[in-house]
Amino acid sequence: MSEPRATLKDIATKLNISISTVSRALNDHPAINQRTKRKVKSTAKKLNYYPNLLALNLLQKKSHIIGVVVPEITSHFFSSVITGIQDILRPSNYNIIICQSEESYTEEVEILENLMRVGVDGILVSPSSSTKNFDHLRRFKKTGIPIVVFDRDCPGLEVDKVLVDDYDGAFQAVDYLVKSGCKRIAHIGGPLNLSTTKHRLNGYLDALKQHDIPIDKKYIKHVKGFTHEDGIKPAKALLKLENQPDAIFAVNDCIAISAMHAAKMLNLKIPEEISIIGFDDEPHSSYFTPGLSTIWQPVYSMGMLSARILLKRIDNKDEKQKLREEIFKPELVIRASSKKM
Amino acid sequence: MSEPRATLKDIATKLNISISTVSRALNDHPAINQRTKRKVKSTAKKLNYYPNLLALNLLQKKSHIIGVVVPEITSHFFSSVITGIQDILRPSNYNIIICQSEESYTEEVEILENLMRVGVDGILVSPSSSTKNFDHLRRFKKTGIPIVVFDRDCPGLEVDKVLVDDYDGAFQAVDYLVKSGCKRIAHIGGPLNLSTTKHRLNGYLDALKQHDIPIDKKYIKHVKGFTHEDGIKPAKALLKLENQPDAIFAVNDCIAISAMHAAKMLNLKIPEEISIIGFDDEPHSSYFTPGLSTIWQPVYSMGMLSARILLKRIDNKDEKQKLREEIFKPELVIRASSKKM
DNA sequence: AAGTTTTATGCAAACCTTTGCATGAAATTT
DNA sequence: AAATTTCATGCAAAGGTTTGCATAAAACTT
Repeated sequence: MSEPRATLKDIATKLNISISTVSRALNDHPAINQRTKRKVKSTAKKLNYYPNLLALNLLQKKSHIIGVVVPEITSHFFSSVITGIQDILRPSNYNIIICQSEESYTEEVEILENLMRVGVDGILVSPSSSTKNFDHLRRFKKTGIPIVVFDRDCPGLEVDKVLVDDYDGAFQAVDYLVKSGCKRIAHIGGPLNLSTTKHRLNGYLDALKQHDIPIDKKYIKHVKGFTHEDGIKPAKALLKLENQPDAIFAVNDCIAISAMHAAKMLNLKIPEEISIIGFDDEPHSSYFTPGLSTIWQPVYSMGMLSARILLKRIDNKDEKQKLREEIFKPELVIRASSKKM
Repeated sequence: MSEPRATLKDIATKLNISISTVSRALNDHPAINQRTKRKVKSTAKKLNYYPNLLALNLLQKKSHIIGVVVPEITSHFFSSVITGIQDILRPSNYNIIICQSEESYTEEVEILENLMRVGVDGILVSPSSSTKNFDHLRRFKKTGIPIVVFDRDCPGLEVDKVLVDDYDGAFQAVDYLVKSGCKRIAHIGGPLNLSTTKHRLNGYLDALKQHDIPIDKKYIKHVKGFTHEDGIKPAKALLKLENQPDAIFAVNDCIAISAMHAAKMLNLKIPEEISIIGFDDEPHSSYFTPGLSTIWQPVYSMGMLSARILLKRIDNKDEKQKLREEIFKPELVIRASSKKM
């Protein structure tokens, strides 16, 4: 029942013509007779012929495959970026291979080696939180295959970048908290070698400074991972401080939700006793009680732009073009988890 | 700076030996002299040589690529299944191409054509909610490339399947609701050509029947999509009925959350006035107030098993093996959104 | 009728790798 | 010293496709 795949040769043999004629007929080459074309096309259909991309790729030295390297796909953030990427790449006839580093540097190195072997035409990378050194990306870059880094920056690596102004987002959030009357604003940040985390922390610090609020180290905690569980402990620690904070700015929505949960367990009123603001604006976030105030970022657009930039690089591989660094602006979304101004 | 990729030929030329010797040396063929091997390997490293999988694939008539076709990846459900799949396939040196049908039948057809052209070694499929006809999968099957269907069944299609006992999950949920004293149990279901949706509806109906509770059609609503927005309207409609239901069993957590939201807006007490149970047990679900009762399913394991079955099929392609149909059992997780028994 | 253009098709190389078979040299046995 | 075995390497084919160049036949021009 399972017939092996038909090839050009099969069609050629059946019709008693040469392989090249068959190839040209299928590609609508002008030099081929209309009658021949019709014959070829109908037998191609009958034999269930599909061109073998493998062979074509080998010939063209192009795999038509793009590698996408992300820490994980289970978060709404990355799965949305990927959707944006796909929606651009698919119409251009590129397939994508998605690889999850699971926040591990060694995994990431292996993934890049694998992608080189596969012969991808380009890669889109958001590095893991344990990646401090970008030599594996430099090695990749040396082969001449274009790289676009998105969301999480790789400082010092000279490639195209599509980022978000995390500093600004954090600044907006904390500025709002101050203006709404919060005095003791805490921050739960992420792993410090992530550019996003670092910038959000800096935004937090600078917003406080701007309002002449002294920075108190005991109000700053860091999580190792980005799951709910990771957030509970630092949130509790903050809320049990002698001088309990009256606001928490969390590194993302997941952690903010943990903080809300912890606050509720301690019977604190949100936002009267404690304001909470997150980062990401996940679809769930507005459905919590109270609705989570957060920083929205244009996730899908980020995916699309990254993909577009990569495509351009691939198409104009030889031409030396200036490196691009696009930075999206995030927006503050105020819901019920933070006091009104 | 960007040197084109080194080939076996480059190494051979440099060392003044034949390509075959280089190939064998790199693959540690026993017939090759140790000194030669060392020389070859060191120059390979120096030239930054990576084997060209494209060429190898063409030779072996194997792409080492697996296609994964899902409705979308932004839901926690599918992204987790995919993670399970990847964790099995990656160590076996398979790369995966993930394709999103976005619940569209025509997209799905195109995806399958594309995957045939790519020459994948197998596919894992969960059909879209608008797919009623599986001829595109049958056409694919005819080429002899193995297919495994997961989560959403394709009735009548003779392939390996990895499913969840949705009927049982729904039955458990509704049985619990009845036993906890609910009298007017409503259901918000999904699109009816999805096997999962259909089975959940049947589980709901049978549980009611078993307890001699008459089925009331006005207590049954259906959503078209699976986002929060899709859930709000039917939830409100149910809650505004003259004879307001005292429980809602929703087709998944997302819709259940919408129902909770709607209930809160109407100032209903959960679970005193209305119990709510969802399906999926997403990580967020336990963090809502009240924590959402739901049906847990072994998502990650489902991905892993599907991948394992596919690998076996690929390895024993010729041997005729009986089709497998594995069915996972889901589990009821009671939290605070449903009355205690 | 001879020469020229147009039209349609085929040949063969190239892409990179693996591998069965052949070859030649060195080492061993008789 | 001749015959046999072992060891190391090379040749060439195969996998499916595209494409520049060559060729052959038909159609046209003079």
